[in-house]
Amino acid sequence: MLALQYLSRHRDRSVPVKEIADCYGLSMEFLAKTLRLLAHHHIIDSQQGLHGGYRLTRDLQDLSVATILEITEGGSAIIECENGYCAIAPVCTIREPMHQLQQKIDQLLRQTTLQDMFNNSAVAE
Amino acid sequence: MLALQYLSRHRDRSVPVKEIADCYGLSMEFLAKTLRLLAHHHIIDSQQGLHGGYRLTRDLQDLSVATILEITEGGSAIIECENGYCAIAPVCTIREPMHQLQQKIDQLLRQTTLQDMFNNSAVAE
DNA sequence: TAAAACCGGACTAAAATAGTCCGGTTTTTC
DNA sequence: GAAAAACCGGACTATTTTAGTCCGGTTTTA
Repeated sequence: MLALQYLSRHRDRSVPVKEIADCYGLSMEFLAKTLRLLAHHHIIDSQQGLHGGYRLTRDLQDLSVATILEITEGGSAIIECENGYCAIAPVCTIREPMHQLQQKIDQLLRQTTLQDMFNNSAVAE
Repeated sequence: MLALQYLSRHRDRSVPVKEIADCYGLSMEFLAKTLRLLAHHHIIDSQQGLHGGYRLTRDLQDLSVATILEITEGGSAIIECENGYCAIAPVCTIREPMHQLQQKIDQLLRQTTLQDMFNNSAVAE
């Protein structure tokens, strides 16, 4: 998220991973891995070669926290069975209400855009 | 949560851990650990001795998902710095919006009671 | 052609979570 | 008063997830 914010503030050029890592005191290798992942999903664009780096071309309003979370964390599941198999599903009597709670969280994450996170002091209603 | 629901449906007596574990096919030892924890925090009452067990005496409307999560999972932090120390806090420019997002999630978890989870098919607005 | 970047996958380390074990105490029943 | 059924509590182990590292490779530009 920090990196995306940094990129959004330097849209005019390709920013090398090293620059961002140095700025926040993060491990370059680790940050690189995540940015690569975001590039795969076309959240950011990558440019190889000398003076290469990453660049954010998309509109912050079109990117939600949910989207980023889905890519970097594999989703926002509060319970395992949201992701797949659950051994006790047949006898589980709280599955449905849990699922509804999950959906409310997802809704919140979907409606919160990076624009909300980066530019406003207040997060969207 | 399943165990709490079970207890809420058998308020008239002390229910042994074994009974609940068998009902859902859970490990007794593991479930016991969590119920003990809930008892410590006075969510449920424990009764030792023959015919002992756990009992729910509190009103489901007075118990929120947030409360249970706090006890069993140690909270609902979506980011580490909600819990304590963060190395880059001084230069972190997304801390505040992250915190606001966290608060919205907490609000949702606080306002969702076990009553909502167990008795209604729909979770509270 | 060398330097600066990204690429990608394998690898290792650390932390969190899940799950087990066991000796102990309490209460009831016979 | 002894045995059985339960909870108590803490130590222990295993598993899974997450974090972080490494390195040889490719691409692009000066």
